[in-house]
Order: sequence, then structure tokens, then C-alpha cells
Amino acid sequence: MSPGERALRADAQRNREKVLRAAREAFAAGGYGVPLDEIAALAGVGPGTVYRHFPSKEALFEAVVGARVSDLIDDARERAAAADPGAAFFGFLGRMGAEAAAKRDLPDAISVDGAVQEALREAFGVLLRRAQQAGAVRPDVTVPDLIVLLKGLMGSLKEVPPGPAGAAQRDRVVAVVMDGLRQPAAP
Amino acid sequence: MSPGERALRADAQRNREKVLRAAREAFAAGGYGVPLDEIAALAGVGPGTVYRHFPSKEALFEAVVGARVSDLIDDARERAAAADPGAAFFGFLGRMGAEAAAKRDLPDAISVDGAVQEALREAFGVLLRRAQQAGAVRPDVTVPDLIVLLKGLMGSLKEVPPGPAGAAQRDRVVAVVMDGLRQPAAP
DNA sequence: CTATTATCGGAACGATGACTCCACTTACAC
DNA sequence: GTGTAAGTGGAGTCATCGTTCCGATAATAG
Repeated sequence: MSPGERALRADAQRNREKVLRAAREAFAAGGYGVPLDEIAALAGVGPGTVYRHFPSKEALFEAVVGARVSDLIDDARERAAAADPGAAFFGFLGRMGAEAAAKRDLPDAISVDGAVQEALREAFGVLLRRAQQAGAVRPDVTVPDLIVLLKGLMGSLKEVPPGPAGAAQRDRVVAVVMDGLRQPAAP
Repeated sequence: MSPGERALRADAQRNREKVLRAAREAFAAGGYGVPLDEIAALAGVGPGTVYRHFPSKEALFEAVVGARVSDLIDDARERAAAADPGAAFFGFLGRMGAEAAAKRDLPDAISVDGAVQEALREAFGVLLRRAQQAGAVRPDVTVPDLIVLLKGLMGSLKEVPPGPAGAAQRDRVVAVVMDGLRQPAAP
């Protein structure tokens, strides 16, 4: 524990975790838009309790989504160490697509600017640069381009219905974007 | 005039057009999200007056955006009649991208389902089928795929800053998606 | 000019949702 | 056990927005 902060009371600790669990679930299912009162109800606490632990809804969102994005970034670093830069880049993109299909909060997470987005941007930078140097990705795209592309792609992926038909459609749409990112053959 | 509807009073007619002009401007600048009161203020009328002419905000939006989409559809039909199906398809896509960059209401218009979306879907269907038969577009994509792709693309294009840097970024992003839609060389 | 009635403006309503306040409860130190 | 301060919950506040209501206004017919 840091010396500046006294330890949390046992029940407070428990509630904090109930809130985080509920928020994780609710944000994943409905994105940033879910009402905070709903999260509180799902956690079995009052809204006031949520605010005792997080100063704002946005802070709660960042706390929830920060963990998920950290995982993604670890994944990106791992892939970056692998042999084939092209496979690393596109593999990571595929992971993001799959993630976005399952959890509705990821697109909103990318849109919020803050430490989260900065970290993701950097992780993408490494992957992209290496893939471009290896000739696997067209050289003109930049990291901001990728962010724009992903924001849009993941935003609309949110609305593809679940089930096998939806999954097939998702795969096609992701494939289109990926192919567009590859080095184009000279016309 | 239809026999069932008596003629509008002169001032009412004038106000109706003021509202439409203001709505066109406001929706284009801010998308569907702009408050109706703001539109009314911009038109120089009260909110009540807006509701005298349109039963709901959504109806007003459809009235405004219907005209724009009609233009797009005419364009699509024209292009469909041209010689080169591939050029027709990608030219239309480019037009939509340019349109979306300038007017923020187009992405919202695609998202609203109704007659507008149906018409656009059909126009796209013709263009897409011909381009696929000509081998200019990969054969696996469907019209719903295109809609998803465009929704996302236009949605994030909304947030690209204006100015030459933004325009260049827009062009790159659109180029990526277009290239992804082309017939891929056999691996 | 006057009566009629469509139209107008904007205050008011109802819903929603983030956030605050405070009387009550309860964990923990002693 | 008891005192006390941390913690709680949920009613209440404030702001936003779509929508409705109605007394005032003014266009039009006769």
C-alpha cells in the first residue's frame, strides 16, 4: 500500500470489486452508453457507492477498459517480437476485430483520448512500422489512419447481429479492410 | 396540390422553408444529434412551429436527408448506365466519401432504417452486382457488408479534422477501403 | 373592416441520466 | 462492549432534450 492512502475497509473493498465486475459486464454488453444507475443496480449497490470509489463515470470506464487494453498491448508486444512482421500486424488486427465483435466497449475505449489511447497508439506504431519495412503493409498509411479506420470498423462491427451469419459478415468486412492495408500490386 | 390538403397559408409556407433551410445546415454541421431547439432558433421560429410542420425530429431529419440521398441515388443510376462498371462503383464510393467528409448527417442517414435506406440499398445493389460481374470487385462482398463498411467509414470520417492534412488522411483511408474491395490477386 | 381560424412562440411537461447530499449503518480500534 | 469515523444507499438536484399546450397574433375570406 502507498503510505499516503490508508487501507480500505473490508466491506468497501468488497463493494469496489462488485462495482468493477458489474461495470465490466455492463460496458461490454452495452458500451459506454449504459446508465451508471444500471451498473450500480447490477452490482447491488446504490449510485452513491459507485461515486465513493470512482470520481466519475468516465473514470470507472477507464478503470474497466484499461485492463482490457493492457492485455491487448501485451499481445501486441509479444507479436512484435515474433519473426514475421506482416503476420504480427495482421494477427493483431484480427484479434482486435474479434475482441470488438464480442465486447461493445472497445470502440468507445479507442475514442476516449487519454493514457489508454496513447499506449495503444504506441503499440500500433511498432507493429505498423515493422510491417511496412517488411513490405507487408502499404507504406503510405500512418498510425492515425489506422486509428480512424479501426474506430469506424469497430463501431459498425458493434451492430452486426450475433450468430453464424453475423460472424461470416464480420469476417468478410474485416478481410476487406485487411486486404486494403496490404501492399497493393502495381497497377 | 392534392385535393385532400388545403393550401398552406403564405407565412406558414415561408416558415416551413426557413425550418428546412436551418435543419439542412444544422444537421450537416452536427449530425442528427443537434437539439431541435437549436434548429428552431437558427430558423428564427419557436419549437412549436417546427412541430406544426413535422410530427417529430426524426421526420424532419428524413425530410432533410431524403433530398440529399435522392441526389446520390440519381448519381448512382447515372453511373450504372456508364460503360465501365468498376469505375462506376468506385466513383460512386468516392462521391459518398467526399459527401460524408463535408456533411455530418450522411452517416446518421444510413443508420436510420426506412425508405431512405431501402432506396440506397437497391442503388448499391445494381452498382455492386455489375462491378462484380465485370471482375472489378471481389465476389464475396454483399450489399449489407457494404452498408456496414460505409457506416463505419463515414462515421469515423466525421471526426477527421478539416484542412489539407485531414483531407489527405481522408483520401488515404478511403483508398484503403476501396483497394480492399477490389478483386484480390490470387495468392 | 371584421370575423374566423390557421399559425405562432415559448413556457411548461416528462423522461432520462450524471452526480450530490445526508441520515443511517457498520467495521474496526481500543 | 463501545465510540467513532468510514462507508452506504437512494432520494433529490441539475441539466438536457423531445414534445405538447395554449393564449396571443396575424393572414385571409367575405
